[in-house]
Amino acid sequence: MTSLSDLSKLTGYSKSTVSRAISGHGYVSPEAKQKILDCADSLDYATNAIAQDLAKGTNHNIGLIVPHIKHPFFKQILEGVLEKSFDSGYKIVILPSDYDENLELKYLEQFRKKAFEALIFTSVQISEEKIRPYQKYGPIVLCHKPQSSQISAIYTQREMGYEKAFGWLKTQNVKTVGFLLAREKSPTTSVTVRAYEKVFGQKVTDQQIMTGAVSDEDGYRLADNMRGFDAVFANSDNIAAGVWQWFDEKKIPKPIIVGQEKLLSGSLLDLPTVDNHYLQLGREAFRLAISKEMKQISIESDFIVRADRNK
Amino acid sequence: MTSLSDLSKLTGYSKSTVSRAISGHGYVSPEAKQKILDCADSLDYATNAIAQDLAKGTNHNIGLIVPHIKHPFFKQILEGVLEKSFDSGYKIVILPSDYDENLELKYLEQFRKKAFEALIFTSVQISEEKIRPYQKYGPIVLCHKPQSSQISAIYTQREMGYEKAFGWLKTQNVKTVGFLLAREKSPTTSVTVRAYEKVFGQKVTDQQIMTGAVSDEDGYRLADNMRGFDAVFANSDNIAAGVWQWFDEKKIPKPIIVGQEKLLSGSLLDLPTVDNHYLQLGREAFRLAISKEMKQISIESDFIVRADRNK
DNA sequence: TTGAAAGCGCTACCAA
DNA sequence: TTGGTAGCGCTTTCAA
Repeated sequence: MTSLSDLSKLTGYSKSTVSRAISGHGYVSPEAKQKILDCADSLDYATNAIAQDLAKGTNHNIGLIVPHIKHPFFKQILEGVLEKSFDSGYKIVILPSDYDENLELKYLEQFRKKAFEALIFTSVQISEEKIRPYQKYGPIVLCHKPQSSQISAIYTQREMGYEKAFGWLKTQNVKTVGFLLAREKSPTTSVTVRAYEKVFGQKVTDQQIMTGAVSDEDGYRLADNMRGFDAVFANSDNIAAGVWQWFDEKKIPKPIIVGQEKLLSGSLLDLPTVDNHYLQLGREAFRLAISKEMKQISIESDFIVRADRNK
Repeated sequence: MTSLSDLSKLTGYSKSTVSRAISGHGYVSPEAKQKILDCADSLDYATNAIAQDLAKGTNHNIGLIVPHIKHPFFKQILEGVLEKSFDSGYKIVILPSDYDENLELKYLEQFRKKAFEALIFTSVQISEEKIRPYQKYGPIVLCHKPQSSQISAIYTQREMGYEKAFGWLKTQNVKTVGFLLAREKSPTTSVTVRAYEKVFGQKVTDQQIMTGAVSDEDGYRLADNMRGFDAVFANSDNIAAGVWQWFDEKKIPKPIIVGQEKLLSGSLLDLPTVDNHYLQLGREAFRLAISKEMKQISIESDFIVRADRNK
């Protein structure tokens, strides 16, 4: 490995001159530049990115914490983030958390150690209070509605979309709804439950909710528990499609199945869906991460009515 | 920002002792350790990851070059890579290339500058000869079959799967096949064409091939051009589903539509599909990237027969 | 059990 | 137009 000081010794110029010649910052006489660059070429010299980072005090890395990338929520955010990071000079580092508090904490610690310039949490397991102290080390962006106003966030305001969906279900004579959600305690779960209770005027019971639903296989696996409900409200179109498949296979009359994210699977089956605009969310998340301002932005969900013609 | 030398001055111990106390490498007396750690705590000290990387000469970053993440090929590889990177101490940096030679070259240059310890190309636009010289800077892994045996690669041997698919189409009395592919010149395109020509015993004409197909929308958009063919061979189940949707909407009798990747969309429509095992490919790619050995591994595709019952 | 000192490789200010 | 020098912050060897 040739280093800058090797070049300095070999060409006879000082390290500063060599540095200027190589980086192009500051003045160097044409002859000097020529000699230095020639020498650099012949030795296959390349500046060391890590050393540059150290000298500059930063590495332009942005950490993106995702539990996994199986759910469209995370895939779409990732897609949005990458799209905006493109050509920005920032690198996106994927940090899988598996919803594990300790891992999240580990990443926060790495953040503190300057491993990342900014951190985007697509999902948070640990409490906001534990995150707040890390804000002094750089921008932290959450992807759900925070409790505090003192932390950047971009999130989808899902209340309206969900209420529209439940309202529509009521017009379809639906009396009972089963839910397929990812986790028992999560922002998604509470928003869903709240919207349902508001629209239907009744409490959600434990029997109505099944958790552990992330992919279509989960929908298929859990579909059995959705028998007897007039409608199923699933955490994504793919999960909804899994449910659909199960009922279809068993030749059992299907409930109305509502999905989310306006995915291909839902469109193929003409399932009604809630579009939470997560792609856009990802784009904004990146913007927030590289801006120094603390800001909270919300996006509205849309409900898309569709009728399952294959029912 | 407190630094190690701050701690050294404040505690009165040398930088080396402080370093040992903080890192836990090497001996430090209990009292010294106590004092140093206390002082570190009270000053909110954290080691600087970048400086550590410099001193160690590496950063444990693995660059994953992807054109985009819209196609299941890349999504699945990414998923496999992340799965294996989990808890490995390596960080996955996503490098979007948009199939752009210059971007690929830019990433190779960053690799040379030690920005990454290893590089995985999920897709390559530039020639192998241009990549080869960079191998001296660390492991480079390709995700398709390379020309040279002197470069690590993990790829799916798709010939057999494709030939089975075309063979099956023949048994279905298919005479003409239309293709929906991503790019005109690509490994995928040539393998597909070769398998078709072998099985059907005739040359593929330009009219048979449509390129620019990546997502289901593309399938839908390009479906018009697939009229008149007995069968359509698409680059993924999602694209196949897009085609299906178009025909379904227009109420035009559907050709046999073959997809790839064994995705939910194909399963919902009971479309036959070729499974190229890209998740597994991603896992292996990570393994190769962190191993120092040069190796080429191949995986076999499977063809999954299904009949479109909604036809 | 501790510390001095020499790196790691580059940047940037300031003086000449 | 160039160079000296002082960082950036940590690791590691070797001697004491």
